[in-house]
Amino acid sequence: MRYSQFLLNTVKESPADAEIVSHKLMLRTGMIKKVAAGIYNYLPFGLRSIRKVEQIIREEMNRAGAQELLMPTVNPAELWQESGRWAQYGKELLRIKDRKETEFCLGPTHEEVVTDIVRREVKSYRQLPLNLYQIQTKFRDEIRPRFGLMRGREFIMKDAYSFDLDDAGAEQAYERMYQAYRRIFERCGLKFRAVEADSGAIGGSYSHEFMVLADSGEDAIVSCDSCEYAANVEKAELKPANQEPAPAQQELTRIATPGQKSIAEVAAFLKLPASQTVKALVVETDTGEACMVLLRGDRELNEIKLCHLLDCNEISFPTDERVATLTGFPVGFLGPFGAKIPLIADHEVREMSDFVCGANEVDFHLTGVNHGRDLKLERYADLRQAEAGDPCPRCQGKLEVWRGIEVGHVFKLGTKYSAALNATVLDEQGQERTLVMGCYGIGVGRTVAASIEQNHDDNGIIWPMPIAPFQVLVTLVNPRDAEVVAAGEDLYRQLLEKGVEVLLDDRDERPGSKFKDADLIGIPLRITVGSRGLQEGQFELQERRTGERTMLLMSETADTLVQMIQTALA
RNA sequence: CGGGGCGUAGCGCAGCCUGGUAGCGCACGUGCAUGGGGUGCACGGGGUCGGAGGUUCAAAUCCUCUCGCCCCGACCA
Repeated sequence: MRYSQFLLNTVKESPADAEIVSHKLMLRTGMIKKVAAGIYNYLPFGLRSIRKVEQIIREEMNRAGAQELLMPTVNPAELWQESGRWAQYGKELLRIKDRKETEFCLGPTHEEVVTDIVRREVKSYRQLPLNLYQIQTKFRDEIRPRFGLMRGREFIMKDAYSFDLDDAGAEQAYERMYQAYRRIFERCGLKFRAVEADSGAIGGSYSHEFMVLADSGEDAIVSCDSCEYAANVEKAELKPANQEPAPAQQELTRIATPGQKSIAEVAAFLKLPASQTVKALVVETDTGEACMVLLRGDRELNEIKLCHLLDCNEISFPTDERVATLTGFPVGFLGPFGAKIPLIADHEVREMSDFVCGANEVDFHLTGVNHGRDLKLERYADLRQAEAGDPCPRCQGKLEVWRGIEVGHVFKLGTKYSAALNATVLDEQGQERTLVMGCYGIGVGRTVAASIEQNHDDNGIIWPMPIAPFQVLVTLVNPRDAEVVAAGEDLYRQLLEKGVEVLLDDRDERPGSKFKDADLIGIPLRITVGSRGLQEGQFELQERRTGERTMLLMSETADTLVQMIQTALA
């Protein structure tokens, strides 16, 4: 491709609305252009990288035995009503009507449609196992799209669905996908971790997320410093303590704490560490129940754990007035004594002694609180958010905390959709069996964005060879110098003939701006054709990642590049 | 949806407080010079000032409403 003819407009300044580096660089290189919130054009330069990721995904999915198909973006409401998700899925599901007022939605995921295909086409266990995938545009009316391709409303996703006769088969399918995902992200040149995850709204029993490690990541993940355990903090388990509380040393005392409401205020006022306090949070579930949660003062509640415990989809924190109604006590001075709603304490609270909590009376707290003597709690659970330094739930190690970008997710779905849609086959005994499913997603655009997050410097993108829009950039230093042009054009032809993806910078620009653009767009291998080198019969090679420059004999340059590309792709 | 902020040329911004000719840089076009790290000079094209209503002799500027976008929280690839 000739740069002079290629639709690639770089800009020096990043648009004001870009926050993170991948978004800025994608806009500065013109890979993407925003059309509406969370909705983008993919311009040619950006699309080339997207297509490369898709191709890697295809190769690895096919290798793992999956078959590609393509399902419609527009889904009939009927199917979604059948699974129950028409009602369950909230506003994120974009619903539309056709001219006959028939309801449809834009597919945010395709369990319903694929299960419908399978129930029609697959009748016998002999057709199993089956894994179907597509690479397709999804639409989710996200509350807050942000960070460019990182969280769009319309985005390209690879989604795969496995169908097996039984759990054992489904587990094998899961394992095959898990391994395929590892290969995919390795081939994309990403530093990632597969972590245990909560299975969220899609439902199901077991899941892993593939997290690209990056400080800008929206997710926090924990990993053990001595074993293989790694999990999303949402999921990270914490074992109940086996340590008994220290014996009581203080008397239970009611102490005036005028105006001191928050844990930080109370701890500072009493000159005690926040870890010596217990905070009481009142929550309500979407199923209409309320309870009081007790946590060590310096800890955070993990809402997902609480939802699972209370068997609800969502919890909320009621207003101060509502709390007062529910408990009869004033917010800011809440404590576990005499609570009218059920109490649940985090495991950690059980180990505490001589602690501080609210007195359920304005401007008073209690100090020297001890289990048994003062307070009898019955229900304990794992409720708090894991933090760096917490003990690993699997071994004696300690947890570390990282930021990550979720680029892939594998779920064991079980029979949630196959049962709802009645997708069954006959087994060897002629018995009807409900299919066991799994589903497996990869955010394609997000993978490209995540790669940029991990591969850039102050000057621009540094593409890993496998997903680079071009493999080689040939820069003509002076496009008015006939010798330079002839040598450059010749190399360009040679590279094209050898199947190298090459961009020839033949623009009538000053060398400086061409070099700046070269750094910005980040093509891994760069050949500079200038009169200096030509006098010696040489081209200059510069690697984007290292900045290293070497002179190559003109006659050997094309072959050397081909070899370097092959090595980088191996 | 709650909290904060912003809408002026393709991009980045000034002008608004104190109403009176719409401006700067980049990008774009033409010409000349230049040619190894965003080159210089000259000329030029491009704007319903997000939209609607109001106040006024006069509105980018003041008032009301509205739409869009961005950032922080609940969703997720």
